[in-house]
Amino acid sequence: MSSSEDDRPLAAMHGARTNGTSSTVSADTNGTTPGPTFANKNPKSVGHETGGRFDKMANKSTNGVRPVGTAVVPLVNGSVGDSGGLGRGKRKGRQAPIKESGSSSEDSDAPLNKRRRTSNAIRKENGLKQEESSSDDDVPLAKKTAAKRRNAPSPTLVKREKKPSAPLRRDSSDSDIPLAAAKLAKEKQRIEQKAAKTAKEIRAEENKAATAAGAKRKPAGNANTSELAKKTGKAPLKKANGIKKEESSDDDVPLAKKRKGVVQKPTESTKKVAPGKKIKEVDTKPIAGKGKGKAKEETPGEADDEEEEEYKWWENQAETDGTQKWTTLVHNGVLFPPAYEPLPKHVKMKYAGVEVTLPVEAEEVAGFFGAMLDTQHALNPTFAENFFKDFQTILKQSGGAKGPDGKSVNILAFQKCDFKPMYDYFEEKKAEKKALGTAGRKALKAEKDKAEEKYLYCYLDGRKEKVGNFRVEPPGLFRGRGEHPKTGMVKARVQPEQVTINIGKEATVPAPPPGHNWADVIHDNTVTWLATWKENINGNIKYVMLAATSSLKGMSDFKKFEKARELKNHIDRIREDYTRDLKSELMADRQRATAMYLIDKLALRAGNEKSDDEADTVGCCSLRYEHITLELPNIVVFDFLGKDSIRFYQKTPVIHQVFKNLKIFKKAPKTKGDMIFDRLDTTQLNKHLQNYMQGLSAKVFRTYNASWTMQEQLDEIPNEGAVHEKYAAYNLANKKVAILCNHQRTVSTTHEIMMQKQEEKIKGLRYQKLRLKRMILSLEPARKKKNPTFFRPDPEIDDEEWIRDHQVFLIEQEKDRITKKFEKENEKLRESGEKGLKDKDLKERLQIIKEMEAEFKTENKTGKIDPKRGATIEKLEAQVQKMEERIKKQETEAQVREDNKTVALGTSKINYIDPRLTVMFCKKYDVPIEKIFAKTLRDKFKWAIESADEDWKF
DNA sequence: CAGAGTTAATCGGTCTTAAAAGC
DNA sequence: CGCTTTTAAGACCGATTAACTCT
Repeated sequence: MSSSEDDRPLAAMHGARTNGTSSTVSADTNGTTPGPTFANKNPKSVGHETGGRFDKMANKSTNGVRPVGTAVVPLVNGSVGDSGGLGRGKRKGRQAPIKESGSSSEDSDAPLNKRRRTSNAIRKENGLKQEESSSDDDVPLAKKTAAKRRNAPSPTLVKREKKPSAPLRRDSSDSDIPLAAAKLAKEKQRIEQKAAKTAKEIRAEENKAATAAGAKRKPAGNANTSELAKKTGKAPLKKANGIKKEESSDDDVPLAKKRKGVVQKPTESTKKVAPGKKIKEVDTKPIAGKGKGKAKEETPGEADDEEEEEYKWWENQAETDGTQKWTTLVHNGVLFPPAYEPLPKHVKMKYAGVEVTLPVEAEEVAGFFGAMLDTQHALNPTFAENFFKDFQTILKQSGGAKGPDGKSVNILAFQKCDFKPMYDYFEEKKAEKKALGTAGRKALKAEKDKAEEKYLYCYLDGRKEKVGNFRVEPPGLFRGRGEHPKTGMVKARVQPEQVTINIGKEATVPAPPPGHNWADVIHDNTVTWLATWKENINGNIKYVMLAATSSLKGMSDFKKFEKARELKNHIDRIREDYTRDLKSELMADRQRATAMYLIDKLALRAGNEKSDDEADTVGCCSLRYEHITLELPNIVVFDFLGKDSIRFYQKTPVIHQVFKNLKIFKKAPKTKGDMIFDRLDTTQLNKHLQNYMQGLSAKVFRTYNASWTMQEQLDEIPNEGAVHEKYAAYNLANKKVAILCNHQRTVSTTHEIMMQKQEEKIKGLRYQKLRLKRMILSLEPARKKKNPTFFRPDPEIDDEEWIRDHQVFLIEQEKDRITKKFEKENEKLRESGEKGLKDKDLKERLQIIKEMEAEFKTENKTGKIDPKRGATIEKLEAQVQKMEERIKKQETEAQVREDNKTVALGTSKINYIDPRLTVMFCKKYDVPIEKIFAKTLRDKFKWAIESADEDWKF
């Protein structure tokens, strides 16, 4: 039973099922139908008939809907409501009162109230089989409504959910466990062995070092780790490791010492600044400077750090309970953007055609807009409006604009503002910088690097770790994506007074900029951030955290994938359960089951509620009436805007029961604006998922299905051929995953032009080929009879007119080339003090054009071209062959470019595909990892690169 | 629900690559 | 003519920060 097929994501399973004609539910659930797997989802197999993702892609650009990214284009055209099918309008339905009165107790809560009634109405109208009495049915609902307000699950509800799943859990998944468990055990063993080995090595090294240094030592980090390991009493081997490691050190009392240090040292904690293995430094350099201190002072010692550093957490995994993230944390705070530099006096915006002088504060804001004149944002009315409102406010607060005569000017109309002078100035600046040349720019960069140096790294448990975004976000105009109601508002400059620093007690608190204070300094080791502030637009909290290469992020990434892998052990049961619950009499359960089906099959996001002052985007639970259309017999058309306002458009067959359910969920009185899943939200859904597996939530399905699909795709790649072929195959697999996750990118503005250019180029090659053939004909005219088709132009260029045009183009091009070359030579000559060439020389050179023209003329008349001397039929044929190859190459390149124009491979590579799959692929197929993982990814996924081998399985 | 983390597209710059120029 | 060097388009990369999930 536990064949690998059962592990297929629904993507595959349901595809197989639904392709079968009248699949019954029972047939569905057994999931053994092998059938084509991914292909069922693949646009190529499904798309043309059912309008799979292919259609989505195709549709996108032709639809008048902004393909991806910002919604500016449609906005510019003035019509916000282009989105007929998109359901992008505000959900009026949400607010719309519903006439029938519900029970009074719920009246206060409009949406819930509405939901409830809707569902009741639906139930009545559908005559949903009610094994439960209607009153019974109502009870949980009432409770739920109340419970929801209190944010606590109703006992009834919990019971209901649990009962069925418990027994099922037992029998359904049993079959899978032994195998999987065995695999896991094996895996664990391998890892542990490795860990043990490394531990040994480390110990050996340490001993050596210890003897050499002769004294105390112990990275605080290790001590810490082991301590935690002890606490949780985890895997014996690991524990052993920890203990061993610590042995030498623990009695050295690093912890106690440290603690003492912490307590006693509010002042110069420098000794503790670099705890851990930097004993050498600690010993040799008494690290004096606190403020300027640590990071810098350490640089000299870096060389040996570097080798020694490298904390391979994945080889030394102490299970922590996860709440404590560090014991010591040392860092230098955040880097603020440079203060605003006022524009030179002569650069002024104009109002109604007249230059006005702005107070600096307002000038800065005006400049924000001025700098964006050539972006799409500037054309977005919402953006402009929001900007202008804020601009006016700031202007008012700062004293207002003054005309050339010194009198106040009231800035009242956006239309009368002209930011062009500012724009021009910025462009000028850019050009200046460009003109600096490589050397100058290098110097500039060195300067910048120096300023950043001390923020680049921090010390977490004594280990040097890279900090991610240590720069405080600079002020500017908020670039909300999609139809964000607040886009264009002024994002204020963040003052130190708003920034809270989180740092180890033992560390020196970084000094705030002179004359300023921090909002607060805290020592919270249950979080990973180093600094935080609240952003003024949406009130969101921003954090400075460690880089993706850090151990903290690495470990959590690792855990994420392990969690997804664990889902393998539960997925069968989960699918069985929800397939069964699709028919539940309880509306809430039925909705939940349906949602789970969609999340599993289509990789939808959970879909939390959003407020009205955000862009109107949805995920699964927040789908509304207008986002789904049903087409008999079982096709569902999804059309909605997801995260980042990326359109999700898909026509897909679903199993009968899901189709039926969706129909019910859409039934009157529901209408545009109403929630499809009115009895479900993400919290409930996730709570339900927790019952199956600790830590299971909706998003895990995305990771699981993405990685699972990747594994499946990679398995199909034959291990043969050149590296570039295998690489291409990998990318194809990657692409399937990207499509599954609906990862898109905007078609670059130049795409169409590029495609046309390339097409023209290919035609040019075809023409060249034709000419070669004509040369052959000139050498041996008799061939034409033997093989007439061979000498005909390719159909793409079988067009007299085009050929004529092309000939003209070629002549022009040649003229151009000759002239340019002439000028260049001339310049060179003059530069070296010689006299330039004369026009006469140019004319001479252009003689060749005449010949070309003549050649084309006879060619057009006779269809023959005199081959160059020395040409033979064999040589020409070889050249034809070569030309064919070039054409082929260009064509496939064009195809790939066209196919990938809207697909973004990066996101899935970075976030969804277990990197160990890629590592496995590279090892097994002998593809250099560098081809697939760029530098930053190699760093980020170091744990995977060093721990997965060629047999690794997701 | 605020808070903490993860996921996402995009932007601006750099590096690659393939064709043209030079030898 | 065939090889190497130069050049420019455009692919690719990393940084950035918005937008999401989930507790």
